[in-house]
Amino acid sequence: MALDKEEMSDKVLAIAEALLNEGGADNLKARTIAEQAGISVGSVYNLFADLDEVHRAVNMRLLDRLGATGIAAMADLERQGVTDVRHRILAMAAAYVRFVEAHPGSWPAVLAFNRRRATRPGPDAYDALLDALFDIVAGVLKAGDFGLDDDRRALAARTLWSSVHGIVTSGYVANSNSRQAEEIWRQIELLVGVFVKGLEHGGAFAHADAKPA
Amino acid sequence: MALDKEEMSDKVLAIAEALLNEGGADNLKARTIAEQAGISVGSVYNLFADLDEVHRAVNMRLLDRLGATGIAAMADLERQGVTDVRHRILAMAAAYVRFVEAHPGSWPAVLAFNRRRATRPGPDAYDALLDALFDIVAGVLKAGDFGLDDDRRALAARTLWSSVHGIVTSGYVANSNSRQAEEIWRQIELLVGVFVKGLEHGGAFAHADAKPA
DNA sequence: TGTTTTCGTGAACGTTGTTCACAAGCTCAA
DNA sequence: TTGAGCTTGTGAACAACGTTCACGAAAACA
Repeated sequence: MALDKEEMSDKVLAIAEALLNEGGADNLKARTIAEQAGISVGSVYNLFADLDEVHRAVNMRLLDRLGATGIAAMADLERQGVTDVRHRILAMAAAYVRFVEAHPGSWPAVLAFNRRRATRPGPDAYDALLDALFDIVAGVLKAGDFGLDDDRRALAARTLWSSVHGIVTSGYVANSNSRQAEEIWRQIELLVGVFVKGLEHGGAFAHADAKPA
Repeated sequence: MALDKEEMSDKVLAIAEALLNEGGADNLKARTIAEQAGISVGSVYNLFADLDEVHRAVNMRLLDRLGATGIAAMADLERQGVTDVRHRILAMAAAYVRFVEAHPGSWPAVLAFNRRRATRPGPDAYDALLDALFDIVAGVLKAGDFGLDDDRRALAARTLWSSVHGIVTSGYVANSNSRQAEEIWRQIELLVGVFVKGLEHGGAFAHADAKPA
């Protein structure tokens, strides 16, 4: 009957994710977790060093899931024989938007957590997951031949990802909820359309100047 | 000798901004403010309803300052007779990057605060400041004639702003600090170059399909 | 069975945001 | 000047939080 140590950890993480989704990072409380998991506060600290580690573990799960949905979306297009780069990028972006919408509270928490982590230690499994996501986008860009070397293609992938990400997060601070989705998608369509057109016409090779001070 | 009520509020806000800049949102503590301002805890709550209001007020100041630097940057270009749209957008972006770098702790706090505010009440002075920023970008886009109607130009402005914003915030979660600035700027240059080229070639009018489910 | 190790427990500590009864100071009419 | 009414500063007090830890139970092993 009693749960395994790992099973209990999973249960705690599931509860933690639900709490984050409902009320954001402030809603992740040790006592609430303990109560809902049917264990004591001390036991939570037996499974995880502190709440930050719980939060980190939840984020890992989310990033994993995001990567999986991204790959699944690409596989779908593959099966349908869609090769158009614009379509494929839009599909990737759509997958990302859906994912964020499916995790209204916990995804913002991922970002906020990332920011706090900025001063902390070096690279770890966290960055590996993010890099995997970048690679997927880079793979899509590889399909459309824009005459980009590997470096520039990787740069373009990071730029595209960051831009979509910015659109989504900026969009969800606005007000009405029904308009948000439409506005976000219009921005993404504009961005991707302009991005592809720009790459086709060599916009990526614009000479560099006007650097910041 | 004694400070005015408004003077004391300013002092509190200055202290609060410094605290946010040093340690992020978690570092904004009522007792610390009180101690540094030379008043009691209760007096802080006499000036502001709660710490959220303090945080909000600090953010207002930051947004105001950001708007001012943006306008100043535009005025500089005007004086120098720079009319090239790409140059002007890059200058805007550079001003934004400089601003974020100048407020390493408090600017992330602005964003995190905005996110918490998502569920809260309706529009207020906050959104007005953000809209003003959008208008500046839209003004720049107006200069370069891309055959955009007002709606599309506003959309493009928001898209561009959100994208730059995403690049900057995504960039600063990475590791090394010296490389960050360079990476961010390379992404911005790519984005702006591709964006302008894309607009010139009508990428903004790509037909809409592949909408999200 | 005896011993050692592991593990769950919840009381306890320090810190946080926020409140509130009280006191000190200010304003202004008498 | 005096005193009543009001505003404003104060810090003790409260509840809730993250985290720790001594203790006892259970499990593992000899």
